[in-house]
Amino acid sequence: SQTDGDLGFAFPEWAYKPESSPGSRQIQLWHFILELLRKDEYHDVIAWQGDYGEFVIKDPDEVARLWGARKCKPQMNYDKLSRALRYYYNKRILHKTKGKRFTYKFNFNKLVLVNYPFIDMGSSGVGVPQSAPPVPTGAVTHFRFPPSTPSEVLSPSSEELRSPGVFGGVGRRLARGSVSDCSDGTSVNSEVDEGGGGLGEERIPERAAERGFRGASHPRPPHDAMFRMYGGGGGLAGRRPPEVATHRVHPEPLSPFPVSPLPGAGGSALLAPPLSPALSMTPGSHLPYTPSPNLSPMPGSIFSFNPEDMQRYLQAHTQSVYNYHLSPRAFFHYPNIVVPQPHRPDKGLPAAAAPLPLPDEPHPSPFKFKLQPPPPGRRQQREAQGRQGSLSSGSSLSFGSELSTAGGAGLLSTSSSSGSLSSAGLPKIKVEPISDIESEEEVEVTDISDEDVDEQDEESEPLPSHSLYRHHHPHHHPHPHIFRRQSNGTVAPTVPYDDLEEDVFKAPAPPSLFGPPLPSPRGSPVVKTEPGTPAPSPAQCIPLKLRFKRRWDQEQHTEEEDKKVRGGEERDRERGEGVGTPPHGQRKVSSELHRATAQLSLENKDC
DNA sequence: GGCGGAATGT
DNA sequence: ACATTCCGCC
Repeated sequence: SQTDGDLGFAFPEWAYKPESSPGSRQIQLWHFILELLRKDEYHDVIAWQGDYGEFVIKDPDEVARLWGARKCKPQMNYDKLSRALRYYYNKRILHKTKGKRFTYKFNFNKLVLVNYPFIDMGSSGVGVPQSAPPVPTGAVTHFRFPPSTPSEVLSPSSEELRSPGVFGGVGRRLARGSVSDCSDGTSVNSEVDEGGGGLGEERIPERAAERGFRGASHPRPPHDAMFRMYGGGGGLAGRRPPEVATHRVHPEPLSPFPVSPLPGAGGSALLAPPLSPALSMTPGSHLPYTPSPNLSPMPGSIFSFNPEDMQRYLQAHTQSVYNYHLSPRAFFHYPNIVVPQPHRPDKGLPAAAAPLPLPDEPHPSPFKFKLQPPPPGRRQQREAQGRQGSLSSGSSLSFGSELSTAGGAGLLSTSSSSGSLSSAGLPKIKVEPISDIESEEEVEVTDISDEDVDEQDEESEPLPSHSLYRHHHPHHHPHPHIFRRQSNGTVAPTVPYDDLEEDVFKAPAPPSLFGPPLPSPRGSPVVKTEPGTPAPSPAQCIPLKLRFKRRWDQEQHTEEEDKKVRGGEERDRERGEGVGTPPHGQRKVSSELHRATAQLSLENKDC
């Protein structure tokens, strides 16, 4: 079954399934929805509407039918489909837009980076349709983590782009998605639309044709459909059937996919055929590829990459959030974070330029990230358990779920020691887990350059994934500076996660406007500036804080362990130990992340 | 229409 | 895990 389509594509399947185990590779509903949304043929069936990932199912029955066809469930109907959609609520993949019939909203913040890791950070984002989720540049033909920067992507000389090796012709054959033949013949039309030139096209057509969309008489070749999506004008316009082109020359304003907000993608003919991760291009089970030296997925979903990549990745994320107003929760103060500094083009994100110089790193020391998104915990269960007061207060720099799903705690190799980083003028970073919300764990990365950090370096023996993510942690550190950096340079306390959670589906406040610090509903902010530590003056450089979240597997997280962990933390706290002695079990992770994030901090170092 | 529990299926 | 199916409830 190793068709090109199968192994060709680069996205590891977990990229499609942020929340689930790397087992089931069946099409998922949200995926399918995205697929429909992407195609203008279905504009009358389902379409983006409203803001930020909001879409309306204009024809529930039809959508259900399509879904049923895809899944070979002829009995599918909207009632059932909607039940499936409702299951997404808990996973926070989707939300219902109240008051609007058949209207739901994607939490792209949850999905984009896993499904569209190649968000182009270069554009200003101006003029992007509101409901538009970030759109990949489309140039990347294989999976990389972290995502490439545009320059990398666009560079013809980019090694990755040429290595045909494992990916052989990826760009050309994603057409796979179509093979979900319901053998019983009951329902054909396996794929959404390009089921197969003329064969699968049928059924829908009569109805569709009546409404005047989708020319049944002009079935598009499968490839066309695939390449259409992000290609932006360039490639697809030409291939599009005349009448379709006529009618659909301009993608509807709210349909994000055909239009790339990116400068390059808009019309760049240089781009390789755009791919849609949303398509069913699920790779074969083995994923025997090795994209690049830096980024080689290894068996067991372990990827390695270097700090530069990480940095770019985060940069990208930041920018995407900024551009698309993705996550007020995760990026409360995003404009001040890793976003490129206009006045510092040189040092700043070489997104379009060369990769960061990285002074003391002859060769990037790869650190491994275990990419194995654990299943989400059951929110209800967790809530039932009570929240333990270790709620996160949210906002300091949080890279939120994206990282959690795609990244995870890192293990750094030792080629670059924290010592070297220090000598290079890099900030010292402290890493500690700080919270566990909604089955996510956050790891706080703190700039503690001014502190006395004792040697946290231990070997980087890989830890069992579960041991990496599981600690609860009272934010009771001697130096838990977690600030919200405001545009005016002042620092604001972080905001409780819960306050922001709601906003995930709302439009975030304008970046420049940071309201007054929100009070913590639960009385005690989890993170706060150290008592007695004067808040940095506005002019001062505020310690950079990064926060990584990691999902964990609730199943593996027994009460017992929980207690153990907490006990450890308790002890640690009581002893009043500081930076140098993270709780047992966290140490390694901390030191690793420490180094990993030190690089990330570079850019903000000289503020 | 929309919600979510429960049982069941893959 | 991720639906599908059924269903009582609002």
